[in-house]
Amino acid sequence: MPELPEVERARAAIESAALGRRIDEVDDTDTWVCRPHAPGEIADALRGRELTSAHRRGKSMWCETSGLERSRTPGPSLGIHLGMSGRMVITQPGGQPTEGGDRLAGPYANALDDPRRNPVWDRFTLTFADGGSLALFDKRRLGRVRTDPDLSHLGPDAQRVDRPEFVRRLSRSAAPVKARLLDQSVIAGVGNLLADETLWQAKLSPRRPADELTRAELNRLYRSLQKSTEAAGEHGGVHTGEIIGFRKTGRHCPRCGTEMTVATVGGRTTWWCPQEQR
DNA sequence: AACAATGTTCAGTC
DNA sequence: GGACTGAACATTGT
Repeated sequence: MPELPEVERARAAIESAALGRRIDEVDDTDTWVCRPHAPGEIADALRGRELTSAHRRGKSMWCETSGLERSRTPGPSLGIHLGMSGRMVITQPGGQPTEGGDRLAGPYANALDDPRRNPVWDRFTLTFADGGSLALFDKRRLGRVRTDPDLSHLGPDAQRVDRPEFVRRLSRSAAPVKARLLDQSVIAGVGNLLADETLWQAKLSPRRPADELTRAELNRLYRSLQKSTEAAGEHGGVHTGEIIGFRKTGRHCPRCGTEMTVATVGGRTTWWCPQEQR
């Protein structure tokens, strides 16, 4: 589920509901999600501190932490990646649900509302001194939590990169344009659904070699990326994109009526309109 | 039961 | 080094 817009919502939820609360207990016993940490390592590093800020670059988040007691020296940063199915679940003192939170479109906009929510899917939990908590809720366990994450391999954030930089980086290789959009070291934050939505909006074939795109096409792609990312953020997730519901056999392009094509591009299942996307 | 899945990473190959 | 494929990761949903 999470691509840039969902991760930004999760970051904003942490910022508005989890900062400044003292960390009492930490459940870091899922050694897969917390690799390469040993159980208790993250707990020992964070106990007694507070989250002081929440940041995001692409799909990666990290929080800065306070020093212990009166110490000026800050603690380690806490890196959180939602993987393919992760959500943030933040509760208030006494375990009350957080209003707003990482609210998404769909029946269970707040993960806490999901009647099938099972505590075993909380893969990492901070318990605050006030009785509330912050948890990584992740059925598939592809999310990841660690301290002081290395983000040096990430390109600039897709929503903050300026047009000249975007054009320069994207067109630097002959790989299919969709593969370039998905490459987190080129631009960070675009996932499979957002890439298909963006290419459809820009009327570009996902297979086009990136270095053969004209200046006008690259500009169009940049505008489409900004537009679809912003729309997904406002509407509650990338699955609210205009073309996302048409990722099925037998569906037709809502603009021109041509049957949608499916193939693997850039290693991912890709749907596009063969008529309009050239 | 088989297969695909919104993400990342690594090994192997050309 | 770059690009591509396939697999792996762990689990759920169809």
